Amino acid sequence: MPELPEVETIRYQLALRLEGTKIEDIVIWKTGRETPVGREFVQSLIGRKIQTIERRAKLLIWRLDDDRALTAHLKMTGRFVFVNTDYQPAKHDRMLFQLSGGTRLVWADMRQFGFLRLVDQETLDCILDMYGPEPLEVEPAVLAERLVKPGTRKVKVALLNQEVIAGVGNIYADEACFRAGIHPTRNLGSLKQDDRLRLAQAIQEVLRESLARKGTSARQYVDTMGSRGAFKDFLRVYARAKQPCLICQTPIEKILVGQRGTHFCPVCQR
DNA sequence: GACAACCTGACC
DNA sequence: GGTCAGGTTGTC
Repeated sequence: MPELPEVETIRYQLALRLEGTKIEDIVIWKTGRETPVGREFVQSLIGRKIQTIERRAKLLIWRLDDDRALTAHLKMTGRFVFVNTDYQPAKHDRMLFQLSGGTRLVWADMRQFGFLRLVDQETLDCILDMYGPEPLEVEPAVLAERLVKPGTRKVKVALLNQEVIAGVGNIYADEACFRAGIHPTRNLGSLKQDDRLRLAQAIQEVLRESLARKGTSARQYVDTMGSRGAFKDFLRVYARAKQPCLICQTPIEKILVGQRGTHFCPVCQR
C-alpha cells in the first residue's frame, strides 16, 4: 500500500509510543508466508528494548538494544494499529505486540505480501545500501542527477525503482510526472537538465504535501490510529481516469507502464 | 522489458 | 466470471 508519506506517517506515530519501551510479549494469531513467527523469532524479541523507529524508503526499522533490528515492509496492505486491552483479533490480524506501559500494537496484512524480519547490523547495512537517496533529505539537484543514467528507459519506471530514488511508488510517480508536465513513458535520455530538475522538485513537493496530510488512502491504507490519509482529495491524476484534467479539461488517460496502472494528461504532459 | 508470482477482496 | 489494487522479486 504505502509509499513514503504513508510509511513516514506510521514511523512518526510508532516512534511516539514505542521508543524507549520494552517488548513484554508477542501473541501470534496467524502465521504468514513472509512473516517468520517461530518460537525463535518471538524469543529473540521478548525483553528487547526499542531504541528508535526509523524509515528508509518504504522500510520501517525498529532498532533494538541488542544491536539487531526488526524491519517491517508493509507492501500493499500491511498495517500497524494501536489497540486497547480488550481488543479481539480481526480476520487479517497476524500478531500482537505488548509493550511496557500497557501499549498494544497489532500487525495485520490482508494480502500477506508484507513482512517482518529480524536482522543483524551487518545485514541491515546491506539492505539499506541498496536504496537510492531519500527524496526529502537531499537537494533537488541530487535527485535530478539520479535520473541521468538510471539504467532504464521510461521516466515512470525509473521513479518506481527504489535504487534510483527511495520511497516513491505508483501514486506519487504519477502525481510528480503530472506536476512536472512530463509524460510518464518519456524516454529518460530525452530529458533536459531543466526537465530533470523540475521533476525532482515535483517529487519533493508532492511528497511534502501528502506527508502534511498523513498520506493518501486510495483504498485500504490507514495509519496507526486507524485513520485514513487526507491527501486522496488532492490527487490530480491518480485514480482520476476519464475525469477532466484540472488544468486543460482533457480527460485523464490511464495506461499500463511497467505493468502498473499509470494516469496522465495527454495534453499537459509531454 | 515483459510477465508471473506472492494473496485477498472489491468492483464490473 | 474477469480485472484490478499504495510492492517487490525472480524468470525468461
